[in-house]
Amino acid sequence: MDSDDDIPIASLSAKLPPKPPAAPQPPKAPAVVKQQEEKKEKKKSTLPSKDNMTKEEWKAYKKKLKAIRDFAKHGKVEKKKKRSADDDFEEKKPPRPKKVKIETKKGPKVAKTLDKTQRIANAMKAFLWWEAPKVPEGAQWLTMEHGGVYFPDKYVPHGVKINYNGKPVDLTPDQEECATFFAAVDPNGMHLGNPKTAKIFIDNFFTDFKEVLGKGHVIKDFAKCDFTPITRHLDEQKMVKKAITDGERKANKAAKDQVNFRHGYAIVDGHLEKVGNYNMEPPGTFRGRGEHPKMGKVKQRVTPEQVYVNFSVEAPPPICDVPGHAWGEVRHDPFVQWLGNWKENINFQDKYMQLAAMSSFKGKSDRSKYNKAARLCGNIEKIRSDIRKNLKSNDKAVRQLATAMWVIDRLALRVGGEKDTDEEADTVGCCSLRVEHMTFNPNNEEGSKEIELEFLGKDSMLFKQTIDFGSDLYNDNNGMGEQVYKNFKDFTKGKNATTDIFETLTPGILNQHLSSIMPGLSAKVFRTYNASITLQNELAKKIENPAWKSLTVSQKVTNYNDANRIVAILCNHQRSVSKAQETQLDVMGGKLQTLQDQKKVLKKILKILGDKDRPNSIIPLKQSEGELKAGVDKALAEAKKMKEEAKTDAQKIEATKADLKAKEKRKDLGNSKFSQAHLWEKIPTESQVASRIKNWSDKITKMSLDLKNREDNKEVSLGTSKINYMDPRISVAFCKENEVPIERIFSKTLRDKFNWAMSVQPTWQFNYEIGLEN
DNA sequence: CGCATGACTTAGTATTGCGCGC
DNA sequence: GCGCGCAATACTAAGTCATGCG
Repeated sequence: MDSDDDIPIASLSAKLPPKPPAAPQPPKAPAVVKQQEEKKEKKKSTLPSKDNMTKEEWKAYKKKLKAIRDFAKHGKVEKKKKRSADDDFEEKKPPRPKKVKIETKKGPKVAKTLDKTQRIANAMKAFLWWEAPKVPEGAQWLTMEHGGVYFPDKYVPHGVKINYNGKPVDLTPDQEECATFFAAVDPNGMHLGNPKTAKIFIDNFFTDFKEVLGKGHVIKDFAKCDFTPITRHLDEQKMVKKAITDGERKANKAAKDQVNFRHGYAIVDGHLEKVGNYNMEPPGTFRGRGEHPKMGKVKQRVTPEQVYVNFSVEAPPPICDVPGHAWGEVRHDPFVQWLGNWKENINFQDKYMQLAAMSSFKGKSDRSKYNKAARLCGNIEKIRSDIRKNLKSNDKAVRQLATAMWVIDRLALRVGGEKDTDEEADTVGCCSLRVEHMTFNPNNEEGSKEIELEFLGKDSMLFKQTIDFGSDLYNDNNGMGEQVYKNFKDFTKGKNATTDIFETLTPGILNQHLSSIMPGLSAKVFRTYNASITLQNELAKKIENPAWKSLTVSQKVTNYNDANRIVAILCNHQRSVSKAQETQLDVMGGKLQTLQDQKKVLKKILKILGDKDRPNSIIPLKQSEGELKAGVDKALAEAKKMKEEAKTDAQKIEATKADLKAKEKRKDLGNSKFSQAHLWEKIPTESQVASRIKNWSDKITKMSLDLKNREDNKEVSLGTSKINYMDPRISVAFCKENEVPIERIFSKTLRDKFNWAMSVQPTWQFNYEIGLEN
């Protein structure tokens, strides 16, 4: 390709981003790291090619590919004229009407001019993949074209030195970059803020840092290193960034848009699709969760040579825009979804560049995930009776299998594969549960059938629940809770604390058994099924309430969120409470108290007014805030002026600091205002006071309700179940049935992600029949 | 035939930017 | 119209699971 004009994808970008010209394509990888070579050798053998296949296999493979291409040429897709990006976006083609007249009740209205991003979004919306013909079995695409990975800019040294033993140390750019990685880590964050993880983090970082420093470097002891000069510099840069002018902000946005036009979209089978992650992960420190043994290790910069790109043979290859570099390898594999792939240097795992959640690839698999879960509706009784039977089996392996299935079904645990604790954090799921994770009879009660389950699950999230296996919840409808309890007693008897409870069981065995009951069934489907069916049942309960019809939209949304919360708790979806949120809650609590105190004062005032014997002069009046207000206004104006006039970084920093100070003052003023908001400047009348008391009562009710809601919600994350577990069609049907705008439930991204679910009927139900679709 | 691996889903946290109250 | 606080989005780590290889 000599010019952009040959490349449809490039037509999305008027001009290339400010990057030097591209390296010639297609390339042959120059020097590659050892590990990369190894991978390549391996990959080659798995890549379909004449060399690694028998004649028959190669023929079969070619036939398959030909079938796919034939489908592309003669299938229904091609009956209409093939649409390309050019049709929609080439500016030189028929000029797109910039302004659209829309008839409204109020008369003709001129709609806003659509920008390029919006026009592209509209074009993508026009393609309904769920109504388009299906791609041949197994293939993900017929043709695919995209812009490849976008790499972060080369490191620019800032020249700030770290101190060693109190003295500044000269560093090479590489060394300085590495030091800057560490300086950028929040000292109070989840890694350095915890003494236990801080040690792991620092040890790992310093080992890698010493490697970068080289042998015989003066820096030998981490304790003598002082990274604060760089930290300060980074903080200052943040302040400089804050003092940005509107013009600069606009320019930054434009540059970002350019990159997005070039890398943010792919053309799959003639349709525009959004790319999920086109930005290469920048280098830095590895932020493993929990007590990950590798946290703090330096994550290296990835070069284009380490990246494989995947696109169709006939498409123009993506341009690698890092000067002097080229893609490691080019592939044309229509059986996978990924656009790019590379290996990271911490755990040597593969990372992928893929399409976004709203794409057809993701939509299709998402829909079939929910349909599979729906099919479980018709099989769940069969499965549960299978569990019931096997819980009492004489064969221990069978009994363990059934017990594990019970746990996965009823407690919504993950399957839990084996993990190497030298390489990863020690987290568990069902199959990897150990004796130490169970405490029998935690409350020391006679005849108790309680077990406390306490362990770290995915992302080192704490699962801590006391399960009463003797309760109705687990025994009604033949729930078998007591039998499960007996089995656990048996499986743990005489075992060491660190041994597996299910020693005969692996995820492989479990999943094999599940798929023999229902094709495609695996452990994770239970989480999807239980989340969806729980949402549906909880919503049905809410609607049964006789007062339901009279509720406002907001109240209905609150009810939906309550149902959502039950699902989130079932799946143990948590979030950490940040310090800012914690203080926010404290502040709210304080405000509530103030309001209550003020109400008391108001009542006293009312009494005084009604009491002829007491002089009205003892009624407290509002103090003037004029002086304070003037001070705040002056400080704000000065900071603004400084910001406007700032030329150098130092001045910008000063301006930002002044601005922060002024805002602090304003906050004080606000607090002062709040503290006497209940008072008047003159002696009030009785009716004035009475109405203000009512007003304050309302405020107090509202605020305490709000506070309670926040407290209930602060550690539960509703988003994860909404995004991954609850069938969106349940929510869409709920909204339609109850006249709740879908925007109140799903954000824009979620509406896009679940575009395939938006057209269901209000009466839609999550059940077995639905699952048969696909 | 078991286990490593490739590909894809699920997850919490960090950062961004927008709607709402002043 | 302005700025704050939160919701939405961006990011990337950490799972699951089928497969295919030795």
